[in-house]
Amino acid sequence: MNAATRSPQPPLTRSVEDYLKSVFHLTSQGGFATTSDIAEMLEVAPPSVSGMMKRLSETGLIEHVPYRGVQLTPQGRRAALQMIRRHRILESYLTSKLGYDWGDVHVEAEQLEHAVSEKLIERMADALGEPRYDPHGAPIPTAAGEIEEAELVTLADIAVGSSVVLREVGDENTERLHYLAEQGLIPGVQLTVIDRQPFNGPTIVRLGDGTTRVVGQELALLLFCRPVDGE
Amino acid sequence: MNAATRSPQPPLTRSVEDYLKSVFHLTSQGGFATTSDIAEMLEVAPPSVSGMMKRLSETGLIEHVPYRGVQLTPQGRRAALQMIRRHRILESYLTSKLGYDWGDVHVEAEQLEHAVSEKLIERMADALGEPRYDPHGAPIPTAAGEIEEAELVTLADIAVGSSVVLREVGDENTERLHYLAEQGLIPGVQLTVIDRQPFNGPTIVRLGDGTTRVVGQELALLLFCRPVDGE
DNA sequence: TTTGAGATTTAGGCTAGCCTAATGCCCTGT
DNA sequence: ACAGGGCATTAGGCTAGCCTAAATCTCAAA
Repeated sequence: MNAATRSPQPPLTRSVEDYLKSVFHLTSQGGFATTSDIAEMLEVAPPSVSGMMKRLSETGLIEHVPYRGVQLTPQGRRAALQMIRRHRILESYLTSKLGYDWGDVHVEAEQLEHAVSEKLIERMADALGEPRYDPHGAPIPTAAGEIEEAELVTLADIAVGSSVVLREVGDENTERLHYLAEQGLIPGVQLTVIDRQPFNGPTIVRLGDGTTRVVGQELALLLFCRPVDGE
Repeated sequence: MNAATRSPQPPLTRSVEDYLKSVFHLTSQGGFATTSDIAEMLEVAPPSVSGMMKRLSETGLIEHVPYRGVQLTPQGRRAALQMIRRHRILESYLTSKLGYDWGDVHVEAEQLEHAVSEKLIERMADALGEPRYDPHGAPIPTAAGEIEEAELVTLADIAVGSSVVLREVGDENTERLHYLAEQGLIPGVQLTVIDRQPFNGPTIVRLGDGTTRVVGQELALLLFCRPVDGE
């Protein structure tokens, strides 16, 4: 009997929870999460990642292919989704019930997600009416560990002339989020791409109210859209 | 320049926060907190406490008199009161806003108090209307670090025939708290001591509604009362 | 096919915080 | 006055998680 099949599991540490989340995000498009990508995301040195990957594969949370990278096992994925649910419910609660600005919730949720009980998260979810999306438009995994996989395209990829709905802002930076909110670029808003400058230049969009915005390439890559008609 | 005067302070660890809280509680009647009392309260071995006391006195949070015990410095007291404010605001919020039972809040708050920001605590306090007491009747320190020092007497010390108001339940045990709530023994209730059995036997009290309760010595020591007339 | 840049892993070391075992101090009771 | 019990401290060791430096692997380009 190896470590992966031993039971019951000890509770995960804060550090392990963070590694699992990183691997989840880095593998969301399929493939492997590399050591250096994880290191960069968590702001640790690459050897720290190698060491942790060793421990996590011994406990059966990830699959490690040496020199290639890692993927989550079903068990690791479950744990990661639980953390993401916690994070997004917390962000939603802080925004709806405690007057937090959507730019400030990420940092606070990042700390709280390691300390809250399942019970507390479910009470918050209940108080909010079981929200399906967080304040940035990201889907909230269910308590059962299912997450919506939507096909979203970044604003930078939308053809000139197309109309789309902004569904998700894939950013965590407080200042950028404040700026986007000022500009009215928040989930749910309808956009028409009326022009785009060449050489990865900015995209010019018209909002529902007829006003226009100039969105730089870097920001446009963080704005995920869906066709205006689809569900 | 020694460590105590160096600035700025690094953030306190979870462990340090717990030690400071313990010392605060153990010295609330004055005097020193002993190594073994702290060890028992935190469920660690006495040498772990000695080691931590060494570190904490180097950072100027406590005053350590070898073989005697420790006391908080003004700086340590400030940090301890901040943790107690966090804990009690959290307990109040969970009870008022998320439907927690007063027996269950302690465990949850114990985890959260290390993860919440000042900002979040103040938003919760604001949402609650700046409460002065937690669900168990314990006074909540102000954001400025002041705490009410009330002269309370345990029910076991109240003379037969006296009427008192139950002000605080000094317990954290879930089951005992559930039991007390069932019995109607919650802060604010008025009690008249109508009898007491000899040899540290139970106290018999009459509640406002005329019903009576038999309160064992052990529980009576946890029920803090004030005279019925005073503010 | 070989080579070398870049990524990864291994080696070795550090700190915080915990432990047990051994030692030292204090103080009371004889 | 001092012996001994009980508490506190020191000594020494462990793990998790981080680090830097050194060794190793991979793969693309020459």
